[in-house]
Parts: sequence; C-alpha cells; structure tokens
Amino acid sequence: MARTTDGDGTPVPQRLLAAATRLFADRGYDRTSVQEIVEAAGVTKGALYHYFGSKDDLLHEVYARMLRVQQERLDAIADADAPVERRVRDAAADVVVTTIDNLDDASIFFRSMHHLSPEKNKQVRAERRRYHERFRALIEEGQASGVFSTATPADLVVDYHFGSVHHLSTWYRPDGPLSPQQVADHLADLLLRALRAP
Amino acid sequence: MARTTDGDGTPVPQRLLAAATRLFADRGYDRTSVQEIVEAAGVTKGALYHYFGSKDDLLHEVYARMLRVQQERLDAIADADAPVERRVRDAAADVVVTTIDNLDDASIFFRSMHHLSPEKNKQVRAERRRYHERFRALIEEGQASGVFSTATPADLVVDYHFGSVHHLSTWYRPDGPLSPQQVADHLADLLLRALRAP
Amino acid sequence: MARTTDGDGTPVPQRLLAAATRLFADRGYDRTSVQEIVEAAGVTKGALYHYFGSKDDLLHEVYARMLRVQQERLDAIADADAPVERRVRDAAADVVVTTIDNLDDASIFFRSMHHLSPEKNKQVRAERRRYHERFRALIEEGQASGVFSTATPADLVVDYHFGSVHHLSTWYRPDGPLSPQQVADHLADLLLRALRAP
Amino acid sequence: MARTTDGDGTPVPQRLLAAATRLFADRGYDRTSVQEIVEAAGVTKGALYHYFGSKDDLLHEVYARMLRVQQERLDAIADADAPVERRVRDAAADVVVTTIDNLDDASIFFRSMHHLSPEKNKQVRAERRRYHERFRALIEEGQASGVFSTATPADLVVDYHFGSVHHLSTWYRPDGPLSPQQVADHLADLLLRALRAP
DNA sequence: CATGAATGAGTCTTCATTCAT
DNA sequence: TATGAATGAAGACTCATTCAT
Repeated sequence: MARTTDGDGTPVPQRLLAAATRLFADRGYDRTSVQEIVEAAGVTKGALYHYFGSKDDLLHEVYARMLRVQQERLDAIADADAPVERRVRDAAADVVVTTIDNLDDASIFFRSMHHLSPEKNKQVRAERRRYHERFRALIEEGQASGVFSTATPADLVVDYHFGSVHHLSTWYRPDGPLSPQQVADHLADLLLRALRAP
Repeated sequence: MARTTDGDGTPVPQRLLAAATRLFADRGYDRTSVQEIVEAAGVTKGALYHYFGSKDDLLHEVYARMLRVQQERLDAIADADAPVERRVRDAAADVVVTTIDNLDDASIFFRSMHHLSPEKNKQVRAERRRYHERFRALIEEGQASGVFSTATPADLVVDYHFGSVHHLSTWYRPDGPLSPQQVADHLADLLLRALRAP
Repeated sequence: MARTTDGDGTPVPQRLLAAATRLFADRGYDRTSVQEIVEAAGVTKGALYHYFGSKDDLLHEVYARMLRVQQERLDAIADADAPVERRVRDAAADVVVTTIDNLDDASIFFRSMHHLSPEKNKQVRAERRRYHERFRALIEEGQASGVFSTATPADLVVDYHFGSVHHLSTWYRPDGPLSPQQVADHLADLLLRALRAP
Repeated sequence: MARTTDGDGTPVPQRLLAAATRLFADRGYDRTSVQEIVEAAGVTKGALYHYFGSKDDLLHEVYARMLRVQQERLDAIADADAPVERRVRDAAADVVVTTIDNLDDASIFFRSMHHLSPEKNKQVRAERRRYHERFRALIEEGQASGVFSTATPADLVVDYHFGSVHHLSTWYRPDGPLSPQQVADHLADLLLRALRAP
C-alpha cells in the first residue's frame, strides 16, 4: 500500500483539498481550523504542511481550480463558430450550470476572497478580470453588431449577470424545484431579454 | 458632561456600532478583535460588554439596522399609488442607491451572515424573506396584470436582481465613473427590460 | 487580596521577569518556552501577553534593566573627583562586581542578543555603544595625560577588558575560591598593569 | 562521477558541515532548520542523516574541528624551543589570529555550547579544559622562572585573555582598520605588559 | 456605569526524525 | 546510498469573555 494513498485510494493532497473545500463552504474559512481539515482528511498536520505552505494556500488552490475550469469553458464557448447572441446565451447559461455543479467552490469563492494573502488576492483578481473582460468583449461584440442594445454599458451588464451567479450559492438548493439547467435557462433568458435591441 | 458621550458628542453605543461596522467591512468579522473595536470607539472593553451582550450582538445590530431601513423603504414604495411597473422600477432602483449609500453595511451583510449565532441567523433570514416576498409580490402583481412576462418565475427574478445588488459591494467604487443614481437607473432598466411582456 | 499579586506579594510583571531571567540563563532563550515561564511565575499565558507584547519583549526587558544599572554606575564613577587612574580602576572593578552580582542577566546578555528583533537589537547596541564610549573616553583621558601608554588603541583596550567581563558568566562560580571583589581587584590590576605607561 | 561529490567536487559531509557552520553562525543553532542546511548543501535530508546521527552531531563536529586545530597549534608553540615569554606571546597572538580566521566557528563556539547534548557538552568541556591547562602551565612556568608577576593567579590570567578572544566574534569586522595580525599583536602586548614582573 | 487584569481554550505553524522504497 | 512523505509533539501567540473593584 502506497504511503500517499492510505485511508482510501485518493492521494493525500486531493484528500486534503476535498476536505478543506467542504469545510470552508460549510463554516467559512476563519471558522475552519487546520485541525478539522486534517482530521476530515485522515492525515496529520505535518502532512498538510508538507504539501501546502499554509492554510491560505489551500484556499488559493480552491480558487485556482475553479478559475481554471471557468476560463477554459468560457474560452471554448466564445471561440465557437456561432452567432454572437447564441454564444452569449451559452456562456451565460454555462457559468450558471458550472457554478451550481460546484456550489461549494462557488460559495467559498464569493465569500472568502478577502482571506487570501495580499499577493494571492492580487493574482486571483487578475485572473478574475481576464474572465470578466472576455465576457464583456462578447457583449460588446453583440452591441457593435447591433443585436444588443447599447443602453447599458457592457461592464455593468457583466456585473449584473455575475451578481446573480454569485448569489446562487445563497439560495440554490439541489433538492429545490428547478434543475441546474432550468435555472441556467431562466437566467440566460433574463439576460438576453434585457440585452436585446429594442 | 454625560458619561455616555465622552470623546465627542455621540453616545457610546452608536460609537461602538459605527466602529464595528467600519472594521467588520474592512477586515471581516473574524479578523476584527473586540480590542480593536473598543480602541476605535475610544472606550474600554467593559463599556462594550455593558451595552452589548457579545461581539455577535454587534454584528446582529448592523443587520437589524439595515433590514429595518430597507424594509421601510420597500413598503413605502410598494404601497404608493402608482402603476405597478413604476413601483417595481422605483423599488429596484431604490435598493441599489440605499445599498451603495451603505456599502459597509452591505458588504458585511453579504459576507458575514454565517457568523451570527444560529438563532440570530434564523431571525435575520426570516426578516430577509419578508423583504424578498414583498418584492416578489410586486413582480407577481405585474405578471398578473399582464405588463410583465410570465416566462420566468417571480422568485427567480427577485434573486436575479438581488444578486446584482449583493454584488455591488464587490465592484462599486465611489470614485468610479457612475453615480449611485446612475448605477441604479441602469440596473433597474435591465430588470424592466428583462421583465417586460413581449 | 489584590489580583496583581496572587501567589505571593510580588506583582505579576516582576514575577514573570524574574522567572524568565532565571530560565533564559539556565537553558537559553530558544530552549525556554513561554509555557515554562508562565508556570514558573504561577500565572497563565494570557497574563504574560497582557503585560509583555512578546517573548522577545521579556528578553529586551532583561537587557534594558542591566544596561540602565551599568550605565548609571559608570557615569557616577567617571564623573567622580579623582585621578583618572583611580577612576579607570574603579570602573573596571565595579563592572566586574556588578556582573557577578547579576550573573544570570549577564549570561543572557552575552549569549542571547541575536534573538532580539532587529529594531530592539539596534536599540540595545546603541546603548551598549554609549557605555563603551564612556569607558573609552576614560582610557583616552589617561593616555592624553600621560599616565597610560598609547601603545594600544583605547578601543581595543576597552574590548580587551570587556571580553573578560563577558567571559565571567562562563567560568565564575559563587562557590569558587575567589569572592566577586577579589576577582574584580585582580582583573582591574591586570588592566592597569597593561595600561601603565612604561 | 562519485555520488558523494555531486554538485561540485567537495564530498557531501564536508559540504554539509560547511553549510551548517555558516548557518549556525548567521542565525544561531536553534534558528537554523535541518531543511535549510540540506538546501544550502544541495543534498536531501536522507543524506544528512546518513552521515550524521543528528543535528546536534553537526554542531559537535564544528566544535571538534576547532578544538583540534587550536590544541595542535598551542602544543606546537608550547613545545617550541624558545624563552617562555616568547612562547606565551606567540600562543596568545596565535589564538587570536586563528580565531579571527575562523570567526564563524568561533561565534558558534561561544554562543551555542548549551545546545549540545549533556554528554557531548561534557566531552567538549574536557577538551577545552585541557587547552586551558596547557596555556596555564605556560603562564605558571613564566611565573616560576620569575619573568612573570605572581600577583594574579595563572588561572585568572588565562580567563582574562580568553575572554578577549571569546569577545572577538562580537566586535571584529574583516573590513575594519586592523588586520588579524595587528589585533593579535596588540592583545598579546596587553597580556604581556600585564604579566611582566615589576 | 466602567475598568482592565486575568483566563484558558484555541489558533496556525515548525521541525527533527523515521522509514518504506 | 539516498529519497522525501509523513509523523507528532511542541512552539508562540490571540482573543472573547469574566469579574473584583
């Protein structure tokens, strides 16, 4: 039995990250102790600090993972060969589904960013901005081609939509009446109706 | 000179609440120590515990204050004698302006709710729901009277808009290009456009 | 019974300082835990941190206390109305007696300076230099007036003597054959013989 | 390529010892981690524990190396065919030069002895005493033959001189005005002047 | 009303050492 | 010979809260 996977078959770093994600989402970053994380992962504190430089590192890892996934998906959708209206709708809906599928990551993301060390915070903000800008470019493309209204600045539109995505972790319940896809369709519809040129 | 106002003219409890609000918004609830609060307010720990039962109480006070203000304003607008479309627009814009005017309270609100004790949390949620329901009733009134589309459930519409309000504390900067009123107008427009029956 | 003196009649800060001095001298700064200090002083950790900002602060306090005493004694001797040879001899002997009388402080002083935080280290060095310079001025006065040889730079003479003072905590034992005063007389004699103009 | 010399041509144990010496002198024994040592030496922890039983062993090695060198030099000088006054002067000056040439070893020596395990500490003390006694015998030989004053016990004279040697690592700077040899000459002169029979 | 000394449980982090490979 | 993952005990420090005055 390999040392790196004792307990079950999952490597220690993954186990730690999974435990941290669950706990950070449940109780928040500050209310989660390193002790609780290692107990949940079934390892010792030393092991955690062997793989992660600090508690803060664990949090950063959650962010990095989520940003990577979302950026890749947005890039794929934005680069697709489809009318801009279709691409905006797909992107708007996709981020909703992905967020709901990773609701733990999401609630951590939107609630605990200020716990990151200044430099990591800066790094995350930069990647976040890249995402925001890609989405905004899509809106602007639609505005330039006349399919979207120019009444509202594209920046504000992006923040409008992402506010609702951000908010999902506050109210969405897997056992509620709407499936992730249904929520995504509704929210994308709302965005598109708000955008459509009169 | 009254003991309760030493320092400047403001009573001690208010001073404490103001200091706590600023600090909670700056560093978050957990990162703010009681010591820092009393120092910022220019009083001693004994004084704080004289007026407030716990650190948690201070946080709850911030919530209560904000909920009270917003509920009152929503009630006034909803009860007004105006077409439903007008009332929804006013309510949607008003909550934006009020939130920006109290951005500290708002960022605490959306970030620190899980720090409240279970019972206070329940209480806040209940008041929050009352607010949500009043707003939803307005939307439903518009849907029933045919001025709003029924394509999207009213609940979801409310969460859509409040997501963007929630998000304000993340991106709005007083020194940015848009005044609170301008942001409010834009966001209310987006909502109304999304709602308007086809 | 006052809270500040429970245990015996000595105030808590003094008790802590005494315990820390003894332990630092015994085992060295790094090998002494805060836990051991508070146990020896009969208080809790919280009490220590109520009075001292850090473990480092405790060390600095030991230094400050010793430097203050030695500087005062040197000033008094140097300002006395006596021939320079007499004043040098008195100063040289006095620092030996004082050092032996506070052998714990002394061994901490000469062994643990590098554990002070950079700024505190700087401060201690500055006060130390003041002491050194006062002593050196005395030597130079003797050299200028012709009673001391100028063969060796005064700076080096001071370091020569203080090396031996420094060294006392390594070898002096209270139960040895020589009293503090006898050691002081011998060391002062050695210095004076080395200095005397040929 | 031999495994023991990878990196550059120096064998691993030497590389470890050199790294440890530098780090112990810089930050002190306790403030230096085994990790830092192996990184500085460009090897892994396993390698260190292959060659040395413990961190403590590394420290002991530094001591052993220095004691060996100094004892050899003293023996050679003491056994030389020269007048006692000359031999004392040579020994006194030589220990100064050797100490300055190995200032890292010296500062470790005088600052970290209490970090050795009790048995190693005892061993070092014994070798130290042998050195001390050889030097004292030289002084006593001079006193017996009438060239040195008997006013001061030889033991004290030795401690007097070694105090100043000990002190060198505190104040000597390679970029200062005096060369090692000049310092050695001055300090030996001071000793000889203090010793000379009246 | 208000003080501030004291508590004590809890925080994150470090580190010398071991051992399966 | 050498690796490096893992241990586990210990480290310094923080802080909400209490209570005698």
